Amino acid sequence: MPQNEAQLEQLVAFFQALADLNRLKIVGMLAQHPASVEELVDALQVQQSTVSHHLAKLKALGLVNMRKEGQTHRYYLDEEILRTMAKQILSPENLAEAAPPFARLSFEEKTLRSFFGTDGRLKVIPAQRKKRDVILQQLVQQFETGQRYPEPHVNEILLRFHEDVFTLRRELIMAGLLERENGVYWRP
Amino acid sequence: MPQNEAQLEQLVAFFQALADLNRLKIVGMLAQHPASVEELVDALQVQQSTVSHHLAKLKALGLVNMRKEGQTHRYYLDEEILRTMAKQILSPENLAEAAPPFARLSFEEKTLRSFFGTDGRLKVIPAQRKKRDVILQQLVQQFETGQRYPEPHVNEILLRFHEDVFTLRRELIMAGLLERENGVYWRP
DNA sequence: CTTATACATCGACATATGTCTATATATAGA
DNA sequence: TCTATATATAGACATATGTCGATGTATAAG
Repeated sequence: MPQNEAQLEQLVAFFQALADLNRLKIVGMLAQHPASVEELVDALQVQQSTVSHHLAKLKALGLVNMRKEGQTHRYYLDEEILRTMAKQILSPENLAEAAPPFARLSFEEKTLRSFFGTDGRLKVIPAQRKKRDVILQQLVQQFETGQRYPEPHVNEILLRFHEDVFTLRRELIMAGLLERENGVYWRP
Repeated sequence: MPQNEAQLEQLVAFFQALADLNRLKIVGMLAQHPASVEELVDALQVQQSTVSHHLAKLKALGLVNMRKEGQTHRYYLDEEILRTMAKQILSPENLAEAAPPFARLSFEEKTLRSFFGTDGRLKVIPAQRKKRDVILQQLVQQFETGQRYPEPHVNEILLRFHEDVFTLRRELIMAGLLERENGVYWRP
């Protein structure tokens, strides 16, 4: 979780750095050849302080470097980082790995909490199919696969959760969570 | 110029879209498989309106698409665009092509740009003779050859560029760009 | 040693934007 | 028809940031 988070934030920082027209122009120009601040100022038509500001940001991310030549500072592009970052995007698989996981249990957990009381019993049988399925999925956990349950035993188990065992039994059958033959039930 | 400019701005829009942690997470999740808004909300721990807002931005850029399935809207990633954009970065050569050209500015242009403000007025009168000459050459364009200017008129014209009209007048005379006789000036 | 040049840094300001709450819209279900 | 659910949209607000002007700093030049 924190590992992937950090990786994503690095990518965000990279995108954020390139998400400006003038900075992108600077990168494009440095992709041609190294340049001094003044040369960039002349091409970009903005104040020198603005260019220095952008260069500082790019430099902080390691996207560009600088070497002093007398009074002029010559900036040059680190193409290696560019290519590395590009590969991150080139494969959506990488993005998928770093992304947070789908929280499938969220809906189930909320449904379970709202329909089961603190005593562990069902308050009501959900009318909506989606929620009813969640509850049924939970109830069927009480039955072990491979074991056969006579109807009275089934009723006894279900009665621990709700008085209307007839409805519960029927819904479990209709959902395919339990199967029945000659008054004997089992979990497929 | 407008061609490359547009291309760069498209890239900027792309970067800007990915320059947000939650949007990047969304893209990463959709890279796994399509998802509804609710699923994303559960995973991202932000308000539903926020997720919808992000999805709208990604959709506006064509990065994701949506199909309605009943009440739920299922969003899915357009991986083709991702790969296309990535290739733009993968080759710094492409960036270089779209970048503005290095301006081989003449000495005159640089001098003019540095001494004239955006309002078209002189910021200071250059002390160096070479630069001063460039500015004077520009100022004398305001006068037409063959026309005679009384001193008040000369002052009025020069005042549009700098408050020290006396110095400007004197320098123009000394440079031979204007001539004077009996309080009347003309451009030779 | 003084001035000029090339660049960096600071403070201010206007704009952009991510997030929230509240509300509207559309569809499914009772 | 009425309610519930899923999503979209509008408005508000705080924060982030690109840009500029002014100033600081280091090096070259005279």
